[in-house]
Amino acid sequence: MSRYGHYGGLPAPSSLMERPYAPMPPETLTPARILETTEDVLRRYGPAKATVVDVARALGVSHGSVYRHFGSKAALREAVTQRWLDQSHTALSAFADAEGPAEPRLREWLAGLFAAKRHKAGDDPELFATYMVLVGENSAVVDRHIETMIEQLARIVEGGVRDGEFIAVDPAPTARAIWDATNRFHDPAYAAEWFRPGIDAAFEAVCDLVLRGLRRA
Amino acid sequence: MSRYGHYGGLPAPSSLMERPYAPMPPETLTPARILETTEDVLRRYGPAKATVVDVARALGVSHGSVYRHFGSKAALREAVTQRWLDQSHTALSAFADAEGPAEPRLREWLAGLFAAKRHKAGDDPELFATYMVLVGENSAVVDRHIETMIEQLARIVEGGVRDGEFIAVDPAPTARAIWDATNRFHDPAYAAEWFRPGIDAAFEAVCDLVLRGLRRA
DNA sequence: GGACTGACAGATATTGAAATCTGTCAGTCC
DNA sequence: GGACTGACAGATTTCAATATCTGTCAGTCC
Repeated sequence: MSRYGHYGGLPAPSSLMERPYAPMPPETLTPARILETTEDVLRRYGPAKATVVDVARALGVSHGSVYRHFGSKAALREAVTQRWLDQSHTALSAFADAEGPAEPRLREWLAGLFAAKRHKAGDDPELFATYMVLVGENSAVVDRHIETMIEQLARIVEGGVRDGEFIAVDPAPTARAIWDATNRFHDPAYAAEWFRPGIDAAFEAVCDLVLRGLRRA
Repeated sequence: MSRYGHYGGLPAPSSLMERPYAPMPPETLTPARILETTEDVLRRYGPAKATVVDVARALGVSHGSVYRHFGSKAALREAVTQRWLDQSHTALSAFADAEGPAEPRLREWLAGLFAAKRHKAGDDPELFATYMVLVGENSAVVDRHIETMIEQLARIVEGGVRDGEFIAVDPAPTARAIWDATNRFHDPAYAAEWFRPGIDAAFEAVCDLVLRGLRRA
């Protein structure tokens, strides 16, 4: 039943400090392992049914042990949300920090974000729905994530302004305006629309409008 | 208890056809009167509790009589939604059909839409929440409403292109792009953000970006 | 005869008792 | 002595019985 449970007759590890950077044996309870198992439980049971007791059971420990690492169920779910959002950052920062002209970089960043979100939503709709719930529960984490995304945008805009490719705008508020204007193509609440015919044309149209507003004539 | 109920000893009207365009006496059951009462019941009990029986009770008739005019509860709610959305059209079409340069008209149309929505949300949050639920139930009605709004936008854009004020764009898809880009400022799902500090600056920034993308350099 | 009623079947919502879960902590076990 | 357990109180969820609602229609009443 459990993917990690019943570590049955195995002896508990005695000295873990011999090789400080070696991977922890699966018998050691760490935040990372709890997080992984929580994702697993969430995936299986869904956000409504997944309980701390389920996570503990899957790990083969008592739920009291889980509370030793995460102060509350909310904190545990928040950490899972954080983890998931962090993945999104990394992939896109490549575009933000690349060399070359700003316009295609901005286009690719926006298209990359849209494509990534759409894949997440399409490849495993159930898991996506689960994360939609978590995201709804953790607006503070999400707000921070959004700020990071807008900072990436601002870096691209700043580059474009510096190179004279874009008109002289204030990068930070402009980045926010770009984020807001493309809202429909990254807010998961609109995921259902991302699979309608004509969505790519609509995305292109908004991108064109935004980029025309930025380009030095 | 009921605002309309107990029309007690009054005799039923005998001949209604004498003056065809006279206002119906309140004792006559008409779709319009049912709609009004339904709005009232919705306002009082909220979308979850308001029932067809409640509406009938408020009208002082049996619920069977309500079903004579509206085939189902869903149809009744849909009609209420339609009615509400129709009000939004009318106010803004003034901007869409006005004379003068397109840029300020477009700006005022967008600002007018945002202001109207924000007032609806702020003046009576409970009623707004009620209509949010109705709107969620009636996506077909909402989709039609959105098409009408985009048509109004397209008329402004077309005027701007004709007068050489805007660059030569295809009005219909451009209007849709403008609608999409300003999404955050008209989709009621974001109502909570409309009262955060800085929202007006964010709105202006998106408007500026969009209008710069339209203006002939 | 056409507007309206009210009883009805099936669907949906409410309720309260029982089960489960969250979060704590004194105590156990290396 | 620090990681872990398991019993516990209070909060939350589940489940099944009960009540209410939706939609229909034969029948009533001007």
